[in-house]
Amino acid sequence: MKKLVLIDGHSILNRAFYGVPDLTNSEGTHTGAVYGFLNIMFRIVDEDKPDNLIVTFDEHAPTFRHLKYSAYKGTRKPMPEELREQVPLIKQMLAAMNVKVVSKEGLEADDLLGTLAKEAEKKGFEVSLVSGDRDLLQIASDHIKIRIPKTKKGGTEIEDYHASDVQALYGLTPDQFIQLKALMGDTADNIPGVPKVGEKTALELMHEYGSIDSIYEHIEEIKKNSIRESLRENRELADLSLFLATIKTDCELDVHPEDAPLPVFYTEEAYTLCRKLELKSFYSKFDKQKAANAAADMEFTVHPLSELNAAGLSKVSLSFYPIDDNTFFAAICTDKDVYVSDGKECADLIRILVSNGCCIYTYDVKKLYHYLHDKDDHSISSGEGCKGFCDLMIAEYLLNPLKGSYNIPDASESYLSLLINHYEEVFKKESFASALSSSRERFEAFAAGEAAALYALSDVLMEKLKNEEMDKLFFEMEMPLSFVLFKTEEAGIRADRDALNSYSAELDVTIKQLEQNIWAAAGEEFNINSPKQLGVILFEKMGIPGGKKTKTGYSTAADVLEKLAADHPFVSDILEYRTYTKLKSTYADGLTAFIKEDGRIHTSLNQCVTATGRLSSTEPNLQNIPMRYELGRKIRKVFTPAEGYIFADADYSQIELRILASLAGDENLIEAYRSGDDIHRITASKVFHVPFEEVTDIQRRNAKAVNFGIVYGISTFGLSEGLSISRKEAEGYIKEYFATYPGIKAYLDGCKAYAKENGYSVTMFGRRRPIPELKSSNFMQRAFGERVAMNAPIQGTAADVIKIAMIRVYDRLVKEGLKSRLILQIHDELLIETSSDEESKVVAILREEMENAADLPVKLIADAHTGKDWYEAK
DNA sequence: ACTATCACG
DNA sequence: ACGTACGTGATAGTC
Repeated sequence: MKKLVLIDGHSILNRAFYGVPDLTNSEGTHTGAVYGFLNIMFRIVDEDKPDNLIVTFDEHAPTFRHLKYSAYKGTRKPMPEELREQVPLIKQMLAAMNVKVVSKEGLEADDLLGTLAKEAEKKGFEVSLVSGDRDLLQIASDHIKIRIPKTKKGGTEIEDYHASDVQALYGLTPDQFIQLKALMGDTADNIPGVPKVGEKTALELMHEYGSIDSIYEHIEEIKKNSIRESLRENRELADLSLFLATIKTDCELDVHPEDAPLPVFYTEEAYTLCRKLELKSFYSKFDKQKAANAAADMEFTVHPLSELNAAGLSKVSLSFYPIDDNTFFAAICTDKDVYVSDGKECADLIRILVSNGCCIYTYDVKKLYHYLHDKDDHSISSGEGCKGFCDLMIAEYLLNPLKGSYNIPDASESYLSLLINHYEEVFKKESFASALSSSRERFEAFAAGEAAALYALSDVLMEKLKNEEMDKLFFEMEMPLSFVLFKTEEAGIRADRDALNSYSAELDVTIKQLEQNIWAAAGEEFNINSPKQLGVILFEKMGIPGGKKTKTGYSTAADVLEKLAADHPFVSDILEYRTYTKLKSTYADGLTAFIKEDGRIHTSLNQCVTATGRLSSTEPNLQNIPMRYELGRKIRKVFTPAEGYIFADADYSQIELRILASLAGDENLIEAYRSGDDIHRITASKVFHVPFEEVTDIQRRNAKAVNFGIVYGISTFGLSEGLSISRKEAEGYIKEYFATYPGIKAYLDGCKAYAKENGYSVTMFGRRRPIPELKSSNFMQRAFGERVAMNAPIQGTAADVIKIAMIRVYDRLVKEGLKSRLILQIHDELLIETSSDEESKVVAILREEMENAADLPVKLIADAHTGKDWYEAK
């Protein structure tokens, strides 16, 4: 079966324009949309491997369909200039790549696509129609698949629709889909629709009656007066809309699917244009040979490490590759020369370089620390900390915290336009150790290439940090922190294996009982952990009303089940079962697997993961150990300090709200905090206009929820959901809140405006978070961007503050010669394994350093506790 | 590899 | 009208 890919040129270019951050080449030509377009096209071609390929463009001449109803003014926005200038560029590019481009004067893109798709289908093609426009869904059939790319945070996702998918999603056939659109209208497409009928009504009507004709045959049955009368009065408008909404599939064309075989994209001409536009990530596609040789172009020479003279070096770069638990292979680059080595001599040399004051640019320095510091060696760890190291992975993270994962070849490509191989491209899945012994020369060349890339990257990234005013953040916060995190990871936390096992066994007894109860109530044995099976049991077999909620089927999430539990008591057994199995699998059994020979769990505290600047914890995650409910909270009893030690734990009181009050400079909220009274109660008193003493528990709870909501980037819907109140009530609360604290409103508006203006938000310490969603044409995305713009400065500043506190607490412990050590950070909380004789000192250090980490109009408060285990200390 | 769920701040 | 609270990670089930 032959395959045809049809691309809706304008629509995809448009998608790409709004989905890709604004790129320009050095001449100032905007290229983001071209880049995004090509990315989507390459991806589709890779996936579908078509035999034929056509891209369509419409000429934007007035069309017959639109002329017929020209009185109805369209609301299609004018094309932004930045996009307009890219239309000829993409056409040039496609021409250079020998892609068949079709356009016809006076024809809408939809009609062009519809005609080509149907013609191809008749001729036996499988058709993929790529467009951003959901209107095309009416063309979907068994052999015509509509592919809609969606730009998301992680990249591009493509939604695919055959006729059956349209049916599944809307409950309508593609033909009924046209009628739906005709009823509801579409201002962007000049389709008037029937007044008073919106999407919701139109969908109801179509589901009930199946077609517009049938609706009119049964018009008496329509209950709502206004809708019925509007339909009656606008029969002609409905017919016209149907005509306008229907995509034509019988246009006369002089191009046919079989005339457009898939070309070879990579021509000399295309490469030249790509260079001109500086579409760097496509260079390799256009010149693979060049990519392979790019590293060689750097013209470095490789020497054994013994030839390196460490004296007088002020700067080197270093790439390293763990071989086993204690050793690593390294390449050290000094401008044009690279020195390679494995074994201990390398660690020794690094120490010499550091003590000489040489700056070492490396990538993921925390990992390197783990290899530099064996148990008996503290030569770099004391006091001086990371002074000699600069971590380019962290630099990259600060410049773009949304990336999620970082590696040298990608950095090299993004910041140097230098293409070097990824390890996997050269050695597949072979381990470092094995690759080094089996193909030493190639391994050395690879390592040297990365070291050389790091050397070149150092200048570029450091300059960018300075330009973006994050150099201070980098040198004074993140770099010292990376060493503290290493020490914290290395310390680990002691966990009692036996206690964990007996806890697991205890849970298991209850789990078995609940399982029996649930199976008995259901009348059969099934896997309670499977949302799919559970949904069928609850909502089909037992006939409990609950309905659909997720795209895959019924939702069985806790909030849904809780509502059912009142009428169906056994549902609470399911909830309890979930609680117990979660505790057993994730915590009791899950944590046991991470206890090392020293009896301790060594989590990874990741510094380059979150969008806001917080840390994250993995393998295992020790930042989500149960706390809120007693049953789970008991797990904390298994975390115990070593002999002669206790735990000291301190957490900030409402740090985010205090930071918000401070950043906003809202006198009322600041004053509320200065009074020292319960902040939620004060807020309730002011918002609900009742005397402080008369605030009810419910009022206080509601005010607390509003305070939380504000920090999350308030929305009426979110608040109403959170409090189970109407949207109107929620709106009222927010209004009163902003009237009470006008400075907060002004500040949050300012956050949004700043982020829209600059494309990113910023914390008190200069940390940035890009918010590309603010440019989205999608309402939901944009609204999300606005909430992020309000939340990121607050959450991010709180993250900054505790990072400062961690560094200072660590330094105090070292400088005062204490044995106690930092072992965990949980966003607003620090845990210290405290030598019993140092208890009062450590508690004082925690309080002082945490409370003084930032000087704000609202004083920061840290509450400290001690105990014989984590349960008691918290 | 993806989805649903649920643990934390 | 649109359909959501912000930020994470681990597990089990499903495809």
